[in-house]
Amino acid sequence: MPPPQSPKQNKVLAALPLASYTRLLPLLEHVAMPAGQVIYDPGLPVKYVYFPTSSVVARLYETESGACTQTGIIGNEGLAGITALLGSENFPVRVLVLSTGKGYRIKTSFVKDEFESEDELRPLILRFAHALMIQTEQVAVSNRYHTVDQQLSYLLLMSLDRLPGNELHITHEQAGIMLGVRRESVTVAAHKLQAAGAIRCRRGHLAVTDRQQLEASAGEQYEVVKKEYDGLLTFYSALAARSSEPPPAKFKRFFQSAE
Amino acid sequence: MPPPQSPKQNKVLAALPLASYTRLLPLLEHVAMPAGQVIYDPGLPVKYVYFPTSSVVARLYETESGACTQTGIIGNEGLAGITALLGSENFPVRVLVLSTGKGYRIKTSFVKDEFESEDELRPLILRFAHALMIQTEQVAVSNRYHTVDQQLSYLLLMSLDRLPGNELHITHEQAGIMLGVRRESVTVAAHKLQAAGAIRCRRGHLAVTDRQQLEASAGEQYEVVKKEYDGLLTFYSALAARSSEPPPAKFKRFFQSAE
DNA sequence: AATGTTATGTGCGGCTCCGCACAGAATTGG
DNA sequence: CCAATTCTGTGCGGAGCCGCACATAACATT
Repeated sequence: MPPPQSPKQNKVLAALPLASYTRLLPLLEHVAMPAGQVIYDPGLPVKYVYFPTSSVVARLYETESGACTQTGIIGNEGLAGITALLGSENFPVRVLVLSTGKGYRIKTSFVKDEFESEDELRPLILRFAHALMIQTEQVAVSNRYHTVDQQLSYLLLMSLDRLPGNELHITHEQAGIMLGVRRESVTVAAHKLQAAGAIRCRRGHLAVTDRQQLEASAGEQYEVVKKEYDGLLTFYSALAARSSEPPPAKFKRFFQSAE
Repeated sequence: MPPPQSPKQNKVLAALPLASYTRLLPLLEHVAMPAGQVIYDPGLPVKYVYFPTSSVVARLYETESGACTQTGIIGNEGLAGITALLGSENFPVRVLVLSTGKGYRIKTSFVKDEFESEDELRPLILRFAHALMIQTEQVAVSNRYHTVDQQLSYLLLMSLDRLPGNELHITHEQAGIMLGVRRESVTVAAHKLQAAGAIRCRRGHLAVTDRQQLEASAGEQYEVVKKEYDGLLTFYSALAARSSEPPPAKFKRFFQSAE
C-alpha cells in the first residue's frame, strides 16, 4: 500500500521497475487538479503529461460547430497526454478534470525520453493506450445506439470506479456536456434511474445507491470496458511482479522459502 | 515510385529505413484481400498484421446485442492489427475488407519483435495509432450529431482517399452496417446526395461526381480527419527522407551536386 | 427469354431526443 | 434575511431515425 501522496498512487507509476521509477521520481511535480480545470486545449502543445492519483479527467472531443462528446475517462490507472508520446503535437481534443483531486505531472520531453529510449515505461503506456482506444470505440457505439439513461449510468460507473466513495460531484448540465446531450435529457434520465432505485440525486451530486441496478442499466457497454480495464490492471501487476522479483540467489540454500 | 506489387506501396513500409525494411522484407507475405473478408474476429488472437497496399479495411465495433458501427477506415497509409503490438491479445473489434485489393501480411510475433526491440518501425506505427484514435473519436461525435447524409459522405471520402478512381463498390446494405443505420436510411441519404449532384449511384456502386459538393456535405468532420492524415503522411516522409540521406561522403569534393 | 435472387425505392406509425419556454427549488452573498 | 444566481423540473411541437411492410428494379443463371 503506497503512502498517501506518493506517485505510486498512480498505477502506471506504481508498476514501473525501480530503475525507471527512480529516474522519473525527481521530475514529477505534485499538483492539485480541481474539477473543471482544463488540462489541454485542442491544438495547443502538450507541455506536461499528467498522472492522476485521486483525480479523474475526461477527454472531450469538441467540434467548431459546438458538437461535443466525452471520448474517454481517465483516472489513476492511466495518464493524460498520450498524444504527445505517440508523436503528434497537435490534437483536436480538450482534456479537463471531471472530479477534483491530485495528480503528478511531468514535462513532456522527460517522459518522452523515458518512453522512447527505455523499455520499461513504454509497454505500460501502450497497453493503456489500447484500453483507451476500446473505451473510445465503445463510446462511438454508445452514441449511436444507447439511450441517455444507459449512457448516464455508464458515465457514473466509469467515474466512480476511479473515485473513493459512491458519489459524483457533477451537475446535470456538466453531465450533459460529457454525454453530448441536453441538460434536460440528463434530468429526465437521472429521474428514471432514481425511480429504479439505482441512484439518488441532490443538487450538484449524483450518488449511487444500488450499483447492480446501475450496471444492469448501463448494460453490455460497461461490462466490456470494465473487462478491458481489469485486463489492464492484471497486465500492470504482472509487470510489477516480474520486476520486483528478487535477483536470483547465488546461494540458494540460504534463502529457502517457508513453504 | 515503387514498382507494382512492392511492399513499398504501403506507406508505413515505404517509410522504413533500409535496415529495418530489409529485416522485414523476407517475412512479408503478399495476399489478396477480397471485399467482405474478415481479417480479425472479436476475441480471437491476432495471428498476422496486415499492411494494405491497394485494399481498404474497416474496423467494426460490434456488440452482442447486434449494435455495430465502423470506428476506423484503414488503407495503404497504415496497418491492421495494431492491437497486438500495443500489448493486448484480445480485442472486441472485427476488422474486415471494405474494398477488394492486395496487401502484405506478416506473422504477429515478427512485427512485434521489430516493434519492440528496434527503433525505426515504432514511431511510424505509434504516429499512425494516433491518427486512428482521432478518426475513432471523430466517429464518436459523428454518431451523436451528424445526419446519415453527412456520415455517408464522410465514409465515401475516407474510402475513396484510399482508392484509385472515384467509385466505391458497396451496397446500401453494407454501407448501413458500416454506419450503424438501416439500409433504407442509406438509400434515402444517397438520393439526397445524388439530387445535390455530389454522387451518382448504380446498383452496388457509389460514384463521386462532385467531390467539393461531397466534402461540403461531410462538413467539418472530414476536414479534421483529413488534416490529421495529411500530418501523418508528412511525418512518414520526414522520417523516410532522414533515413535515405546518403551517408556522409568521405571525399566530399568528388560528389559535388550540380547546384 | 424465363426465373430466381439480390438490391433498391417508398410509405407509415412510433420512439427518442432536440430546441424552446418557463416555473420552481436550492444555494450564495451581501 | 432578502435578492441574485445557479441549478432542477416539466411540457410541447418538431426533426430524424427505426421497424416494418411491400413494390419494383437490376442482375445472374440456365
